[in-house]
Amino acid sequence: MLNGRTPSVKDVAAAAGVSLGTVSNVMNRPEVVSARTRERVERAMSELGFVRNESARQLRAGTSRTLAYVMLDGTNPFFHDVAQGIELAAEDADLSLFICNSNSRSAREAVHLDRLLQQRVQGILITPVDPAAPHLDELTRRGVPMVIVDRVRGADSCCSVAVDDVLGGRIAVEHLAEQGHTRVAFIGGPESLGQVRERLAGAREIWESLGRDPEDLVYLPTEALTVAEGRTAGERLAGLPTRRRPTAAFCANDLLALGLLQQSIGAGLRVPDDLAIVGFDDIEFAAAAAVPLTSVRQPRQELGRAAAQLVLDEATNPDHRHQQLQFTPELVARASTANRARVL
Amino acid sequence: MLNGRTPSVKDVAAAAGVSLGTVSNVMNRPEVVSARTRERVERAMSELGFVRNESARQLRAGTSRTLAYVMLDGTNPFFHDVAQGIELAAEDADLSLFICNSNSRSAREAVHLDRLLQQRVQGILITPVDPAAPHLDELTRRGVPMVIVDRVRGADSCCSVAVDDVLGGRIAVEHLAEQGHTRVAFIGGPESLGQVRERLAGAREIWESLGRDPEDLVYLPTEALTVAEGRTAGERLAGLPTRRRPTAAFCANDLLALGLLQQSIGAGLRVPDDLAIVGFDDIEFAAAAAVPLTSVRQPRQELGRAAAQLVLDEATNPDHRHQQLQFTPELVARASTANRARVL
DNA sequence: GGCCGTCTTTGAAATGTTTCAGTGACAGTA
DNA sequence: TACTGTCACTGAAACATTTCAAAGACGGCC
Repeated sequence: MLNGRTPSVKDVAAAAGVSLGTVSNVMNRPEVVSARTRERVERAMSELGFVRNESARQLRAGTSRTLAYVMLDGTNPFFHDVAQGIELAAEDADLSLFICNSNSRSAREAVHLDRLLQQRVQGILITPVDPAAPHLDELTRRGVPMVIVDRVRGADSCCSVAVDDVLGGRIAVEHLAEQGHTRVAFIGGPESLGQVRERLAGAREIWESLGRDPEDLVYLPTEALTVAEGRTAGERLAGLPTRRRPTAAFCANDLLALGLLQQSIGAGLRVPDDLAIVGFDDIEFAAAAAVPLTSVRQPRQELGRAAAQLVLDEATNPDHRHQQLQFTPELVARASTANRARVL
Repeated sequence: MLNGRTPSVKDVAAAAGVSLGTVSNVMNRPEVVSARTRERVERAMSELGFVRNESARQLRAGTSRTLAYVMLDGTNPFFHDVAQGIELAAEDADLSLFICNSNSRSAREAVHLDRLLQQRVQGILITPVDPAAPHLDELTRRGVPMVIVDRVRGADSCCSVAVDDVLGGRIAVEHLAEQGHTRVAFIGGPESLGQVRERLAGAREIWESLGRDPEDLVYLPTEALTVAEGRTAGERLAGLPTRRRPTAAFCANDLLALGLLQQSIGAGLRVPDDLAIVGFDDIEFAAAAAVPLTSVRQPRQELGRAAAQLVLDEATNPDHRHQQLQFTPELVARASTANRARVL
């Protein structure tokens, strides 16, 4: 008898007058059990309020019904959108999702990974602090399916999903050039981030291929990709002598762009007339800004969904091959770069 | 021998030349095993790369080392801040955290809860679609520790953590009155949300206690608490005849306020001179807006942390008593309501 | 030498599920 | 009647850990 205990298959079996195995069959291969017994077992289950114990199932099965996403920065909505995409895919596969946040700290990341290993998750999606960190190799060594999100890792050592950041940089700056800007700032940092390097590289590439003077693409480094750093960059921009001051800024992400926008408007500048701004990511708040932000869109949810599918393939398909999926970013033009009355 | 398999306690025991029980003791009560054997076992563990199997531990222990948060709306950063607070508390207690998102849909919520039940999570934190939903009673009936976040549920049937929304409404409108506004709009909805009702109630309460005409507190209902609805409300506001048009708006949350701000500025209004705006929650983006938003702050992380502590108390303390924790909101005044040159 | 107490270590049971070889029962066929 | 095959169900083993009573080792003391 169950006294307070939550009922187990055994209790259900007793109540329905069948064996353990039959109850299990009702849950896992209903087609092999006769309609009459199945019904009887199902009634017993609902009468007892039976709920499958996932730990026991997993212990026996050797594998859990769980995925995990270790995100890089919980204060950036971009990552939550990615997580949302992952969750949808997990839902489709009837899996649960652990969400962890490393907050850009490698030690925290390691702690999370260790816990996830103990949980025997089916796969790990991660936007790592450092794609080359040894604790990531550890995962591959153990054979845990892993997908890097929004970063790439050399040598096909695992799957990854990202956007073509170089291209993103190109289309942003190309757009500004088309709008007639001849002096443009690139705002972003630290350079240790692959994204920042590549977006800058793309910007420079197109700038020079348009025959512009490299000097006219001003690099304003920041210490992080945050709203506060965007404001600071705005102040530095305002401090430049008028002749050298860019009329447009391309920010390495939307948080910087929002900070820059706020600072500029507060200082009495008109956007886009005095300063045009392009962001990157196209988070919801870019479109919601007082002056809606032009931004290079990443397919955020799609990124997450694709990553989840890759990790599931690695987990279930024996001839899985690692892939480096690369999505194409897309410029979304809004008011912050609207064509101005050209006075050259 | 382990061929590819991930090593178990048994393998460690064999490698170290001790029994299973001793290995377990090394992990769980190191003080009872002699220094020499402990060291030997630890070496074996690290040589084999042993990682505890959490499912097996949990199966035997009967309880998992896992918490869960079911959030209401993943597009609102407010809930992610709450989640962040929960995660910090979970981390302190060495627990993992499942994060789910019901997206305001009751069916999804039920699906998530069912899965969490199967996982035998230690406790569930939830911001429910409907605090009176029967699947929540189900949880209490089963004895799963549960805490309602940012809502209250009658009858002390479980713990809850929230902010005093009536007070929040009062301080917001009181602030606007102090700034000299004599016609104020309340923007929010649907009224089925407890928060909306209470914030409105607080607004009305203080308005009347200041001796103002109830007619001068205009209620503009919305269909949801989103940026888009905020814009729509802005259009409706602009459509009012000048004499009846409020000079200030109190929005039921920051997303509405951001939408309203965007629409207003786009329409050429000056904020705060033509329209003052107060939001609610004080999410990061409120401070980051082009015109920094005045907002009623909820201690978002603190809310999550407190909720996690309550659920842990319920899970571990036999004489746990349900509590309804209520935090005090606080007005954060910024430019969107800055004192204007008074022309009465 | 026998007894006692302390400190370590052991071995077996128990947790809830899934799987799989095996057992009956029953109908159809020779 | 005996054989074959199909269908529905059973029973026991296995998964990796924790717990706990019991056993063993060792030294001190009478």
